[in-house]
Amino acid sequence: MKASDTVPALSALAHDARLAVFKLLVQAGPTGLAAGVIASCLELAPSALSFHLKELTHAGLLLQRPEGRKIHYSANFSAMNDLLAYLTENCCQGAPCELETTPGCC
Amino acid sequence: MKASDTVPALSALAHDARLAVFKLLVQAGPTGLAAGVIASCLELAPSALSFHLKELTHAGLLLQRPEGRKIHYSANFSAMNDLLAYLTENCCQGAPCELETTPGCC
DNA sequence: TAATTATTTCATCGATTGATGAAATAATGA
DNA sequence: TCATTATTTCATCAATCGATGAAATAATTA
Repeated sequence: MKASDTVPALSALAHDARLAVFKLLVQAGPTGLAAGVIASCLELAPSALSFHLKELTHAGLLLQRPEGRKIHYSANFSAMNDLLAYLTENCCQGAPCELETTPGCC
Repeated sequence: MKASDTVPALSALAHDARLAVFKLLVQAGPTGLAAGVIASCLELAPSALSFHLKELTHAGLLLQRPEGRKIHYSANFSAMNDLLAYLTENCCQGAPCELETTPGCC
């Protein structure tokens, strides 16, 4: 992820429904979930979910994979890593500081 | 940082000028910088900078400290850690996955 | 082919955001 | 006190965002 992609990514995450979608997919792992499953988990109207999935996908945070008549969405972990790295890049000019290493899931 | 504070924090960071301010302060470390210094570094109009500093501060991402007639702003590293942790929380249901540990600065 | 399921697209409308410049506030030094 | 410096507040206006529901598209099954 380039620096110029950071604002769109943050902007995409800066919304209740989209953050919920993204977290759900982060927790679901690389397999992802079909749009309909996400919609029923989060109780979102189809058109609303579609709108938010597009925002997240355009921001590079989600990957899309057709699966029969369904479409599976999954978190783009690589973009996520780049985003987190960008935010903490060169913090405190490299001196020891309060910004601890973020614990990953594994 | 509570989950409910995450969207405001992301929203605050999802803006070119504010992201630049925040990164500048992350790199400056705990001492922070006076508003005027930030304004001249980033070539922002005083009123614009003040607006953005308020947004970031209200979102809990910046700390404020009067220093004579100046006001020093610094990144709130604790809030930053909480934000990053929230985004990656319980990813892949705890299974090994692609979300690597974010490298900190130290 | 017809019906069903899954998802996206579209148009509308109200709400929020952000840039701008002028004025106000506050602290310091002459 | 007066002038200067530092920062915030305010009003205005344009642009963007997001919810909604209806209609369209596409794939599957009967």
